[in-house]
Amino acid sequence: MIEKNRETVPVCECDEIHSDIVEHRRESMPEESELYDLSDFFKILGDSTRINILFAIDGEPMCVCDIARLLSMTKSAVSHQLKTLRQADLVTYKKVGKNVFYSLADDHVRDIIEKALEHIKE
Amino acid sequence: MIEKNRETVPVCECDEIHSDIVEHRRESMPEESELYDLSDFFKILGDSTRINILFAIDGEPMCVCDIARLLSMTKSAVSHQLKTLRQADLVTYKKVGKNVFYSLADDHVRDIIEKALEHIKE
DNA sequence: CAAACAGTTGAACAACCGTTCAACTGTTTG
DNA sequence: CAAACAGTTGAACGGTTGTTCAACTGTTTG
Repeated sequence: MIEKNRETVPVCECDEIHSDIVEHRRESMPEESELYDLSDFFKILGDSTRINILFAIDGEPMCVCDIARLLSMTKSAVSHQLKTLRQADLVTYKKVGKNVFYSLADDHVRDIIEKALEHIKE
Repeated sequence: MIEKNRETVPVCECDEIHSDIVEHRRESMPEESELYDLSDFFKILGDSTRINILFAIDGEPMCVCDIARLLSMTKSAVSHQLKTLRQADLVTYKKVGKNVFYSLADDHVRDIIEKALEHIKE
């Protein structure tokens, strides 16, 4: 999920032809940590199982067992992905007896997914 | 980039406890192909190099050599990622002599990235 | 035309990641 | 309390993917 080897810095072997543009751009680039947070966030959404889960629990909370049944997956696989979504604060959960009901953490994610859907449909 | 083994359908071994909810949810789920397109789209953005490139060429077009220098990478690595971005229609390019200048394909992507940035900053 | 340079490409390698499997925790219920 | 069941977890396997390397194309220029 999270990229490693972020410290490796290979060197471009080519001549710098537009050094003014490069330096100007370098100043207006976002913080490195911000870029990693951003790509880490998209990485979470970049898996069809997790997107599927997010749609499943959108609106109505669902327990792990039902999600697994809905998506034709094992409880284990679903639980692993829910852990990832939990750690990214994209879902919350509530324990009710033997069951654990998951729901979307907030509306922010729904907005982003909706915008992306618009983009795809062009 | 694109997930394979999409035909494998493992079976949930647990008892279905809320079959009414599951069936109701199943009807309101998006098309399978739509979900794959969506996760494929996010997968493209889920890499720090590619996000970096998109920020680099945002506003002002840049040639491969300058991008490589800006991001401290080899031309080859950058070119490979630009190919991915090109295939996803996220960037366009214009050849000028020996150089190839890349720019963002449209404003849609910028919007999505901006919304995601808001979400991360909470 | 030959040298130089920007960029692309395919193969190969290593790292990453999602699923499976088996074992486990914790709650409910007979 | 023991059986049954929902859910979690860690290890392991296999597929995926980003970077490197070397070879290549195509354009410019002396």
